[in-house]
Formats: sequence, C-alpha cells, structure tokens
Amino acid sequence: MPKANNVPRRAASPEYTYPLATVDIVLFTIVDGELNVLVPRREQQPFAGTRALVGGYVHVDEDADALATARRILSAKVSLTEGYFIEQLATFSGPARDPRGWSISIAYYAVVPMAHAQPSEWFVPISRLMPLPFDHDRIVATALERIRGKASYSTLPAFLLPATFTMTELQAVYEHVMGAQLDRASFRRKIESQEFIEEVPGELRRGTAFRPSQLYRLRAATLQQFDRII
Amino acid sequence: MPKANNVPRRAASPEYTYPLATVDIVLFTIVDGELNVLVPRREQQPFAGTRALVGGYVHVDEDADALATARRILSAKVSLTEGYFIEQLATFSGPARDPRGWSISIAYYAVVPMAHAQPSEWFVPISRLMPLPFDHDRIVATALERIRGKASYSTLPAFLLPATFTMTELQAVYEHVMGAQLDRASFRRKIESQEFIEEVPGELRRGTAFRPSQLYRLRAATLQQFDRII
DNA sequence: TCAATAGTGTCTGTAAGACAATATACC
DNA sequence: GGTATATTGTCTTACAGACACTATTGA
Repeated sequence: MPKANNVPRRAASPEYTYPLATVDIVLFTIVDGELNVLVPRREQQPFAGTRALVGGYVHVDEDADALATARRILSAKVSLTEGYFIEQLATFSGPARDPRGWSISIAYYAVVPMAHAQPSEWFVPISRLMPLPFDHDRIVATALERIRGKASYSTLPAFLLPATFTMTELQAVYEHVMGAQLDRASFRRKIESQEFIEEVPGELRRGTAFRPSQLYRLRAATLQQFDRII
Repeated sequence: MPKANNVPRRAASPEYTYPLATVDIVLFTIVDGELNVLVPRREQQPFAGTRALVGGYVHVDEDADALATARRILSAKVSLTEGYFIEQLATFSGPARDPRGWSISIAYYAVVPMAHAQPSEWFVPISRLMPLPFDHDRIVATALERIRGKASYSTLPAFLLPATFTMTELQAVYEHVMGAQLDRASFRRKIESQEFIEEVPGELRRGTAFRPSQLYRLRAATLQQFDRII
C-alpha cells in the first residue's frame, strides 16, 4: 500500500500521458473576528518551504472518492478528523498550473470553528494573504466567492462558531464573512424565522459585559450540513 | 497526436495506479417546450449501444484545460462549435462509477437554443429519461438542480431561445426550466428592470396569433455568459 | 364585432432596513 | 443610579403576487 510519501509519478507511456490527479482544500476559520485560510508551509517539492493550500494525490487504492481524499489529507496533515463542514468547490486543470505536468486539482472548501484550528501560525487572514504557488490564488478567490455568496442565504457561517454562541456573535460572523454591516433587528428576525438554531435552556453569557445574553446552539438537524435559509 | 480513437489505457505501474480522467457533458435544450438532455447511443465499450451523456478522455497533449476537453468533445461528437453556454458542474469520482477502474469525471453542463440541436433523436425529455449507465443519473440530477436553481436569479434560460423571441416565449422557457408558473406582470417587471434583453426595433411577431408581440434579443454584453439578475 | 393574446395599472401582503424604546446585568 | 449592551417594537419602503383593465390584431 502506498503511503503519503509514496508519491505517484507520471506514467511513462510513450503514446499517452495521464494527468496528475490531486485534491486541494481551502480551510476557513475565524481568528480574532477575521476570516483566515489554512496555508501551512509545504514540506515537499515543488515549492517546499513556501505557504500553499493543503493538498495531496488521489490514492486510488484507499480513497472511496475525492471527498475521501480530502478527508484523508485533512486528517494526515492537519489532524482534523471531524467537526468541520466540507463541500466540493470546483476542479482546476491544465498543463501549467503544476510544474510536474498536466494536472487536475479537485478543490474543496471547508469551514471549522476557531477552536478546532490548532496551530494558528498555519493560518493567514484573507486580507494579508500573500501570492501563493500553483494556481492557489485562483482557488482561494473562487472559494471566497462561494463562501460569501452562500453566507447571505445559508447557515454556513454558523459553522465557524463554537458549540454555543450569542446572537451578537452569530451576527458578527455573518458580517465578517459577507463583508457587510447588518441591522440587528432584521438579522434577529431573519434568523429566528428560520429554525436552524435554538436557545440553550437557561444558559446565559454572564460576567463578560453588561446585560447578559442568551446562548444559542445549532439544532441537531443542522449539525451535519448547512441549509438554505431563503 | 492521439485522436479520439486513440483511447488511453490505465497505467500498468506495479506500485501505483492512476485514476482515469474524463469529461462528461449534460447538454440541455428545449424541444416542444420541454427541457431535453443530449443522450446519444454510445459507439464504444463499455455500454456500447446504450444511451449515455457525451464524454471522453482528457487529452493532455492537446487540451488547455478540462473546459477545452469539453469543447473538443462537443465539436467532435455533436458538431457543436459555438453558440452555446457552458459551465463546470462538479466532479464525480470513485472506483465503481466506471467499470474500467477508479475514475474522475469533470462534469460540465451546457445550454443551446433548440435550433442548434440537430439530430433530435439524440435528445430525451427529462420527464422520460431512462436509467443511464455509469453514474450519469446522478450527474443529470445534479445538473437539473443547478439549472433550476440558477433559473430563478439569472439569465441562463434565455440561452435556450433562438436569436429573437417574444416576452411570452421567454416567460415560457423560464417556467419550463423552473417547473413553476409565473405571473405575467411580475415577470415583465422583473425582466425589464434588469437590462439583459432589448427590443428589436420595429420588429413584431405578426400573423401567428392576434395582437402582435414585440420581439426581443439578448444584449451584446449578455451573449457570451449569463448574469445574475438579482 | 369577436376571440385571443399582448401589454399596463392597481391593490395588497410580506419582509427588510431604519431607528427608537425598553430590559438587564455589572460597576 | 449609571453605563453599555441585549432585546423588542414600530414605521417606512420596496417589491412580488394577484388580478383586473386596456390595446391590438386577424378572422
């Protein structure tokens, strides 16, 4: 069984060449109220030592599909095994995007609560993102488009929060992801008219500020995948 | 240069096996007011003789990316070279979806006016679609979800119409794609508030019915790609 | 003139934004 | 009690759906 270090090479078939098949993941979290992306330094060539998205080869002998590849990579490279939302983003391909040759990258994006994102030095705020190798700039741009688009009509941003949160914190996350200010009353109305969160009975966030605020949590049905709320 | 009949085979590398890289296309058109999908009979194995989506291998020595693969396939297999809208749908992968082995299908969906769709026996109305080989049922379902979702907030359905059309015809196409009835006044208001179509000056559709109707066409800026209209 | 469709105007309900008023803790 | 935030209520505006009214042609 090939392991992660058993890197596949291009087939040397004289009549036909296969594309490389890889998976890249754009992992988002919130750090200090700002949207961050996981871009650890690469350990292997090409571009060893420079920051890039996490990714890896599709292993046809162990992966049930590309999503399984993505989960395996997150588990192996970032020790992330559960508690995150992940969805396919798009597939990028061509002869020039990877110096190793004609390649396919099935890109995913994922969303985790800040607490689960362990080594914060692997994350970079999207406002301070440097140019990335391969076509990772384009992949990140596509992921940002997607997450911002979905923020306005889905429960996606809620997956950036810890298990319990206040309405104000939820609004702040939506505002950060969407990059826009929202009206408190309208936001509350809209969120409550949907039924994807519920009050944690009797639980209040006290001590921190002045009037304590009600704590909320995602409903069980919402926990595994986000829903449209429009 | 390998041609279409120069089929790539799986690499026989003892230590590592590559996934097959293919592109499949869900081509939509309107026939007699109903949404149809292109599913010609396959000429090659596997599943020769049965209806399936058009598709083919990625040719790394001639394709600039997977979109180029899709365009090459449409040109070669359906003689469709221009006048259609195409967009990436999603990528499907796994060991079982293709009997030839672990495979990747980068799926696209495309939309053409009925006139461009030449041999109508290659098309099947979505209401009468039979079970398809591979995981093409799943791909078609995903494409239908996408096109229906986009219909309500984009100009996509307009690409199913010929060069000029009446407001009533435009509404009928939206209704067929969305699978819902729309109010005439509201529809007209919404479409006119956007600016993606324009009147063809002085041109009316006469003779056909009673009061003649104004003819419209897509604006030049809209012709190449559809826009969000919300 | 009639039939049948094209095109326009009006009313109403819903929901979001603006913004003010009230509630509740800690200091 | 004062302060800062939480939560609720009200007013206004925008817009879509419902529906009726007018316009225009060929028969």
